[in-house]
Amino acid sequence: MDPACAMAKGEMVRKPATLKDVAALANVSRATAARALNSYGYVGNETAQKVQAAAEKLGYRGNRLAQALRSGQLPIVGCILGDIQNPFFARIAHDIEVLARECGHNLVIGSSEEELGQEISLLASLQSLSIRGFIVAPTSADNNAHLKGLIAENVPLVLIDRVAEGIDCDSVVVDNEGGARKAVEYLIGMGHRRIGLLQDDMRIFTSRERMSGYRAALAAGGIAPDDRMVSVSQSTVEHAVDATIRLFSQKSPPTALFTVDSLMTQGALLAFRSMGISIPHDVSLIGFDDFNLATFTDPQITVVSQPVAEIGRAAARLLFDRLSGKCGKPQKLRFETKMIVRGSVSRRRDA
Amino acid sequence: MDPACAMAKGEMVRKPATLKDVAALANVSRATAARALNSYGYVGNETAQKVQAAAEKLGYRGNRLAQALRSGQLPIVGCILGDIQNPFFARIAHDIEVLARECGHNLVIGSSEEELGQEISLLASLQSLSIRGFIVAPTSADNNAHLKGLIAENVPLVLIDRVAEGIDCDSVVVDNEGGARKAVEYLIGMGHRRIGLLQDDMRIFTSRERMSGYRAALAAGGIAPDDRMVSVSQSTVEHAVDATIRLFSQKSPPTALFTVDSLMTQGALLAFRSMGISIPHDVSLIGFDDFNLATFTDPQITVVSQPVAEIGRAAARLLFDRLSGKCGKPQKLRFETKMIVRGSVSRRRDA
DNA sequence: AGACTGTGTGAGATCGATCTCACACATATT
DNA sequence: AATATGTGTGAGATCGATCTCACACAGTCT
Repeated sequence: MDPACAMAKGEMVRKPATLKDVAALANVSRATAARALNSYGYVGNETAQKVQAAAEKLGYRGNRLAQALRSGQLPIVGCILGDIQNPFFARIAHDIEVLARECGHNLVIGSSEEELGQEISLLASLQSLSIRGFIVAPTSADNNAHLKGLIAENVPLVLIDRVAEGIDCDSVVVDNEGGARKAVEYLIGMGHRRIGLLQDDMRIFTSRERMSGYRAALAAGGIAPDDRMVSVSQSTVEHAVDATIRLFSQKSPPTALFTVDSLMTQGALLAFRSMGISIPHDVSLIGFDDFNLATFTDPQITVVSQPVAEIGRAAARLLFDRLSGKCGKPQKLRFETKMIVRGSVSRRRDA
Repeated sequence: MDPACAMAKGEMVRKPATLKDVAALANVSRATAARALNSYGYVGNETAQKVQAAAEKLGYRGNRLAQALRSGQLPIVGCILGDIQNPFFARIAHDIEVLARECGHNLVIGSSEEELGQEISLLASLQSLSIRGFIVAPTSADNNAHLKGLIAENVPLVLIDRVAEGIDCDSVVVDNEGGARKAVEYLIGMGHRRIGLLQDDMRIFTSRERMSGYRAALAAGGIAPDDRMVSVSQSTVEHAVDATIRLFSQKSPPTALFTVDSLMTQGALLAFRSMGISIPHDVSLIGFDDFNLATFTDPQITVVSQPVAEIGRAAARLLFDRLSGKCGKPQKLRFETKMIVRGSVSRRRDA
């Protein structure tokens, strides 16, 4: 087919020049050409220049595939995140890409869409590319044989946003439990006792930790946990809308809501509007993860913010440290969160 | 270094099994093993099973690098966009990734950050990986020797969101000029005559087209273009804030503003708030490209929406059609835009 | 019996870059 | 003069998978 195409158009498919071509043009052997271009070993001055000129003329760029086959590694790092459409991950992906480029690497991005199966197959597919290392936000906190396999083969791995049980490697996370606890304690301090939680799938590490912060704060406040106050949803605006509506259609709905990520916070906002629930008058709202939108609404949304700008860079730096041969114990970074009080929480008197 | 690490920990670095290993375990030659695993040519029944078993046992996964070196192509497609953090591109990247995966390919993402130099070096670096094809949103409408080079080497290329002069290849864009014209005509119809334009760098194709739609509408409305009504900014929220402030700090500022993308629209919103300008009372606003936020504000923002969900998929489909050998003239898809009237534009009486 | 066809297998070349080794020639050292 | 050292170069092996070719043996046909 393809050749047929080319023939039909009468086109010459110009193949990229190889080292052999360069060597031939410069009248030297491949070995000498390689020496001249990579400047190692002994090469005569004139010879080197001849080779350079020939390479220039042919527009020679080394075939990284062939280089990689010998060296065993492609200058690519892989990155598997939950969903690039989540601004949190988009930011991280962007930062990783920038740092990778600085280190002369390209970035392959895969989206697990929070499906373990997808994460596994993506990883396998990238591994067969002899990719040098990975940054992964694992879908599941405990189902992680595939990650263990990576470690066993000594492939550098950095976990990001989430860690996985029994996986001993570099990681970058935030203090999810502490952040969630601060948020819920704040709500309790404002007089709320029926505090809703809009959370993600419990397989996900952050979801677990944030849930446990929520529970801890309730316990500290002397409030009994109540399953009717908890709604689970996938992390998309649409699903969060539904989950919020379910939560607030009960006979005695929460007076405050804590949402575990920014897409859910947005979903809750939309749901509240469609239900005619006003913030902070009828319901108080506080979300984990800050987002652009948070300051556009009226009132602005109070959030627990994460140092997004640092997470991706930190993970990338850890990865490239390993790639450049750094040994030593896995580093486990944990960033602090910060509560940003805006206007979406009000004091409750009647409770 | 690396071996030192391994030795220090006393670890065996288990190398992935090769075909040779499999062949040895199965007591056959590499050729036979290859035949058994890829099912071509003649292979005896027992032999095939022996090989399968051996492969299974060793956890053999072919080295795609080696395969690619022979075949000349890696099952990877590249994608160079302006900025993954722009939700428009994030959505596109996501859709391309999904389709690529369906087609058994991985996706390398690069961000040009709207720098021509970065686009060029990224492309070169990906090309040396023998990547099979590219989807690019070119930074510049006319500076495109690097894209010509791609075409000359017969590397499949699909332009997305933007086309480039003199580049004859598949492309997917929207009707920027028409969309912009509709928006501005709508403003004119609502009685506005001092209509501001907050636009991106003129190197960028969409910026040119939207600008020309803006001009066309003004002309049709009998309004003389006025440079003081136009402000240029990079496509980030922060830059757009500044540009908006400049535009509206004049003695006789616009009564309406048309912004050429969603990040700029958000920037304008922030700027208006900080300046105490109320929408739509003081100023009317209409933006190109819909965004989540648009329905969260009060009033909601009127926009010209693009069929984002289709653009990425369409581009990916074009690319994979080419990769599977489809010949024929380049297809140039152009999607229609749709104006979504919400509440950010008001009728102006005193004009 | 001799010439075929069909089936199954292995040896070796290939893709492109790199690296080890051997060799050649110069100059310097004893 | 004989040996060492330094400089420059090419032949060939290597990475791993694939593919062409040659060969071997079965069975079939004249």
